[in-house]
Amino acid sequence: MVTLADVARRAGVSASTVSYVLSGKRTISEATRRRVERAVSELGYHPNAGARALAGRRSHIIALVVPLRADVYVPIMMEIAISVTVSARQHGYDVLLITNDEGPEGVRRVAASGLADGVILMDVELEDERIPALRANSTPAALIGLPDDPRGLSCVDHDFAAAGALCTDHLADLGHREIAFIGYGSGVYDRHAGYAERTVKGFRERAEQRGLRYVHRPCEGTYESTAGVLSRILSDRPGTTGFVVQNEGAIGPLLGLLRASGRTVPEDASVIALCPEQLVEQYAPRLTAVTGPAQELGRVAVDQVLGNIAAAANGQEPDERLVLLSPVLTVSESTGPPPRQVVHR
Amino acid sequence: MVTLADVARRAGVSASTVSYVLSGKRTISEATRRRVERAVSELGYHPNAGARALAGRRSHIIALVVPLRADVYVPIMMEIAISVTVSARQHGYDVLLITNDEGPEGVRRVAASGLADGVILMDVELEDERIPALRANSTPAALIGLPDDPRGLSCVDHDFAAAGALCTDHLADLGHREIAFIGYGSGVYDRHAGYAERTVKGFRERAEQRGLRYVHRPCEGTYESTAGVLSRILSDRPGTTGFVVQNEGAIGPLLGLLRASGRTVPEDASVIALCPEQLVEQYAPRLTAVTGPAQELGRVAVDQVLGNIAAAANGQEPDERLVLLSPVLTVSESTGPPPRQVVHR
DNA sequence: GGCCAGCGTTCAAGCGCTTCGACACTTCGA
DNA sequence: TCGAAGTGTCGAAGCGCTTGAACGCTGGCC
Repeated sequence: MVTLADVARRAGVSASTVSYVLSGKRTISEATRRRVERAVSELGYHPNAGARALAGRRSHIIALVVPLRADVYVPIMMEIAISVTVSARQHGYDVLLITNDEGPEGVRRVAASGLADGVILMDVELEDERIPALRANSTPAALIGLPDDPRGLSCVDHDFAAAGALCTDHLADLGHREIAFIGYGSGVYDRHAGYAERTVKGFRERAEQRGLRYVHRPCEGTYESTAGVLSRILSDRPGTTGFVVQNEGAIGPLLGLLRASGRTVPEDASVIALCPEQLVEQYAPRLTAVTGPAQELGRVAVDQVLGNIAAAANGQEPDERLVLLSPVLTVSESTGPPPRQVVHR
Repeated sequence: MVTLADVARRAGVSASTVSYVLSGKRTISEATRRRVERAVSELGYHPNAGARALAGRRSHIIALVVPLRADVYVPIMMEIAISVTVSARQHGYDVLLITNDEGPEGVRRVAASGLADGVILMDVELEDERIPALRANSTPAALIGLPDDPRGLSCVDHDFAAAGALCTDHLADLGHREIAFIGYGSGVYDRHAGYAERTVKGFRERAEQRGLRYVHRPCEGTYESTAGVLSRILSDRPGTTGFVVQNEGAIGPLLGLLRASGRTVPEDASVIALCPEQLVEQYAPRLTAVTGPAQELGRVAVDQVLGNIAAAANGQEPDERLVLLSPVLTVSESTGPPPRQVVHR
């Protein structure tokens, strides 16, 4: 193992000089810097992480707490996790994966042991039990998702309300007058998942503003449940011509069922999906969709924790900040104007 | 911050005694142990990770190198990552996420800095460029996937050949005589992804043994490409009654296209998927599928790295070991006997 | 010429933990 | 009764790094 001392010896300077060259915390003459840098690369020196953490009281690690829940769309989680990791690396930080089965204790452990300098919480619930653990130790953190009480916390999330409204607007602009929202399973609403509720709220309020008739139906995302939901919608509101789908699992079944019922998309019915970008290619016709920038989410969260870590080091309060990322509407083949003669009653 | 010394003072013993109580590396009297344990919990003591790593020359961290590739099925990656994390925790280890965009340098950095005690590589390619980096530093490791030259390495993977053969057997047992394999995109075969090739090999060899006619067609997994592949199969081999699908993206399109072409599943055509368990519910009819135990993969990999870490600490060679996990066939609604009168020519 | 300021470098004191060797005390067999 | 062996605890030396204080040197000023 190559140590600082080895590098110092080879460069003919003291250990502290090497340290200062590496950290840039003091001015070093050009000549010395170069000699040290040469020694570093010749020896293939990598500073020992443990010693660095101990002496510098900074582990240069961020903990990322990921949910284990089955009802969130996993590829998005992964995309966020990866963008967090990549962004963190750009600032010299590494990312530690914490699963939620440890519960609040995981956060406490990682922060108290100095294993991580800060924490990013994914899939934050309104009354998230991990948050008190953060507050108690004033652990630098960033939340992906919105808790009930965001006082003193940095949060970032998609603007789900805007996304819901965007769907309504798109259908309304095309001329649809009766629309349906096919949501997540009822369990998601029962536990008051913020993103689900905010999406529906945005959808609904915009529909009211624009004078549209609408329904919202939870849907488990299996073929059977989608069939049940669709037939209920069509019998309750036969004039429905526009469908907004938030549950990824329901998209395929919905398209199949509409076709099976003799409705062509988009001529007879329009479908707009709230989903990750990758999914739009998977279906025929290609989906008109409202997507959120998942990578951005990770990037902003990293900026926020690092900011809070720096603040804590200077004895300052963390930023109380809320960033909502705007959704993007991509118009494709699954939406169009409603058919001329709508069957009323 | 609570330190070992604080605990020692409170318990009225020396710091080393507390350390020994915590590590169990020396015998401690019952009375002393209890006093120390009380002090630990009263003070809410968590050992400082950096100091522990420095003094013990063990970070208690495993690095998990995840691919950034788009053409692997992400939820499985996530499932493995989570099972790795959970298994590692059970042994007192944490997991650091390394993305593959750092390349072999990421592995080197993490190992050389002592940030991680060992490395788990996911999605290993036949000629994986990260492997020389492991060998050069004799970093304790475990590979998920099979490299070309596994000498001196611990590997675990699904038994893809067995999975392919299992599909053939199931269709053959039902009485099918002509079957088709719808695989991954040709890019996957071009880069000689081991799992893709081994699956096809198992499928093909068993088909030959049992005297079945077969074709193998790559497929990108979009609706369009699936349509193209299916129509080619049906015109090349109109007698084909059984379909094996490995590309998750092609499953939905295939079912839709078969239906559109007037073929009912499973009466007119059988479909068997090589896919993760979660997917079987997503389709109508429910899929007969061959699945691999993803969680097991993570567990075994963790056992392997930890074994190799321990071996390295004792100056021993790492285990050269290959574990192939048996696939499981779950018969459901999408397969059945072939239709009586098959149209030949 | 003597003094001071500023720059570049070094010294040395930890950071909180593990672990080896030593020590005191008990137990037991000769 | 004495020494040997075993048991439980402690002291102290690091692990490799960071960082505040101190140092020597050069150059400019009065």
